[in-house]
Amino acid sequence: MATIHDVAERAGVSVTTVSRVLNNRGYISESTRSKVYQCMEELGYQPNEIARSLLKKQSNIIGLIVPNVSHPFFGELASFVEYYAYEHGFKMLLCNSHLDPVKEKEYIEMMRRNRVDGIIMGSHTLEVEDYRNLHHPIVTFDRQIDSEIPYMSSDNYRGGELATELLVKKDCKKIAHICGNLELDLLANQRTQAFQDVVSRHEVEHLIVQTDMNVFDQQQYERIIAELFREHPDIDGVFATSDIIAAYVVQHCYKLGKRVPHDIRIVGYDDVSAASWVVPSITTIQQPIEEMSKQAIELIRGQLAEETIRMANILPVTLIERGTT
Amino acid sequence: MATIHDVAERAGVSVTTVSRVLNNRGYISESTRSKVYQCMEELGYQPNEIARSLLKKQSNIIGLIVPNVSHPFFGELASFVEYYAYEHGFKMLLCNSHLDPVKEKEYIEMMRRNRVDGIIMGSHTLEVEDYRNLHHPIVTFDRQIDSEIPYMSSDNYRGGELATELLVKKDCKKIAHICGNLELDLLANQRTQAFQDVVSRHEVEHLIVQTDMNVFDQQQYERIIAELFREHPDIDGVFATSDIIAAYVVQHCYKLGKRVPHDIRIVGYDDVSAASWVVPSITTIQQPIEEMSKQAIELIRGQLAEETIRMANILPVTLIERGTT
DNA sequence: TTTGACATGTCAATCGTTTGACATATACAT
DNA sequence: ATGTATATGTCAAACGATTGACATGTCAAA
Repeated sequence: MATIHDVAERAGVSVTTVSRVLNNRGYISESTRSKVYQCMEELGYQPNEIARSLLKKQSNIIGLIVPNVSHPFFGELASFVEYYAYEHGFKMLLCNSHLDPVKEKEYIEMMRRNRVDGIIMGSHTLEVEDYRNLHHPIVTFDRQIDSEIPYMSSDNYRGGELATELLVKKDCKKIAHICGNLELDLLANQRTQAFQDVVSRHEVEHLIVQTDMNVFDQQQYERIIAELFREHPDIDGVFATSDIIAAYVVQHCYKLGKRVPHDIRIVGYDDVSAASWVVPSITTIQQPIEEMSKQAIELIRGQLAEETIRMANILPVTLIERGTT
Repeated sequence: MATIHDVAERAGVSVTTVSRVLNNRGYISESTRSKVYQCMEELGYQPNEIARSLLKKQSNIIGLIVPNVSHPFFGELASFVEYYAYEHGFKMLLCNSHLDPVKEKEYIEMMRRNRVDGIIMGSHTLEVEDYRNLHHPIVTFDRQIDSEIPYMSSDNYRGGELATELLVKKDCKKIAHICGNLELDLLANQRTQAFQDVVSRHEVEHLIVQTDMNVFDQQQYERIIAELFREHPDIDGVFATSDIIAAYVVQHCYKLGKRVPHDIRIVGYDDVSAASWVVPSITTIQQPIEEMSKQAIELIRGQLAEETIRMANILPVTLIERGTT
């Protein structure tokens, strides 16, 4: 591939001049400028960003680690993160940890080796210590590490409250809550806390089921849900911690001949686009995914500019009532 | 961040020795080796991949350009591409073109500036010429450019045939086909060709509706579908070119009080995971997304190794019968 | 005593670009 | 004639690593 030297030679000017054209510095006559551009065109020249990165000590890359982009929530997240990253001249390196601690650690090290400008962590299987020793601009999604690391989240407690209160208000007598793995130290666990608080306050019969560490494992969802209904056929309300799980519950109810929302009411979480196009459409707690993504990028930019940034970044959630309640 | 010099100094050895440890070259005693490793640990040293890339003239990055990762099909694709890329020591740079030719071109140039080892194109708004002048390892998804550029695809014609034949066999009298924008030169258009061939052969009443250039624009889907059923309330079969569109059709039928599959039968395409968890589950044509992703990486690797590779890579599709037929 | 394997060091070039310091030259205004 | 803005050139260092050539040891086997 052509280098700046080739361009200089072809244009009959010095490398410095080409560099000046490229970076708009110093005096350049219109005639040389256009001659240089023309030669670049002819050679198909593109400046080597690797060399630039080395010199400038910044790669303009932001790394995003999520459990899996094929999960709708993280797919939408990744899409917005990429969008806002690009708006600010960053590229996005994407990694799927599959919630495997080994992979997650390797990915973080890989990103440090590649000198990414910032890391956005949406997967959390590691210890607090591992994050502290990073010394790298970072933003965590949905996890609070300590007072040094900024995190981006939405109001999980309020979300759990809204969802549970809706089910209680709709007169559900026995409510199940399907949550993620509580061993992972996620802010999403506050949804479960809220659930417990609300059902206790109203003295409603309830139970809690955890999923395993595997993200988006369909068979697991089906197994857990089948078991839940086998043991508790009288459940008339479900608060699931994702729209996808909620959809599986809907499907299982359909198989059992339970009518939604007549016999059983279901609330999901996230408001991924799928929630609106399934039948019946899913009542859910909307997380402001776009705004969270945008602010995550801003938090990285703030760190790069060495500004003081807010550590706790919690956005409000909204209850979206649809067909399942 | 620590450099190889810092490590050398701390370990009391030369930079060359550290490099030898790092790259397992030449003679190194066990004692120095461990001392060097220990110093790296203490300094939190990670070798600068940017410097390495510059010297080795390869970045170990593969670029993936798709319309939008938030679309389930591309989300699953991206997930597998990343998985197999990582297995071979590559990182993945992800870009969402939103089917905007300007963005797509900018992304390609960005990737060339960053000297990615290969580009996987899943978005196609550009002209054949733009690809030819690339001089970069590349694989296209679902588009044949010329005899020089390898492409990865599945058997779209067969898929269209299977879908349409199923609807005909199930005795549909008036079948609608909702396809993507036919102005984009995609192999997916063969589905439409197959549709036309099959309905003509069986002399079944039919019609074809195109979507706009926007990927995954919910409102557009709803508008098109509503219009379709307003003008043709007697449709009793729909072959949609994606499972998501099929899901929207299901939803619309539900609103109209049409029973699926009793009054109308619907076939989707792709077999994204959503197809199996909506109610009713969607009959669809399965594309082997994982295998396609895996082979796309292999095609890039083949080009990097300067092997001769197959240009046409077409995998078989499978009809998955579910609840909508 | 010689030989050769092992262990490490020094030195310099290389990858492609940027940038500062400095030199030179033209053109035009004062 | 002098000064100043404009335009370009030369040169070298820097970014962080790799690598080949070559030197200089030590140590043990033949």
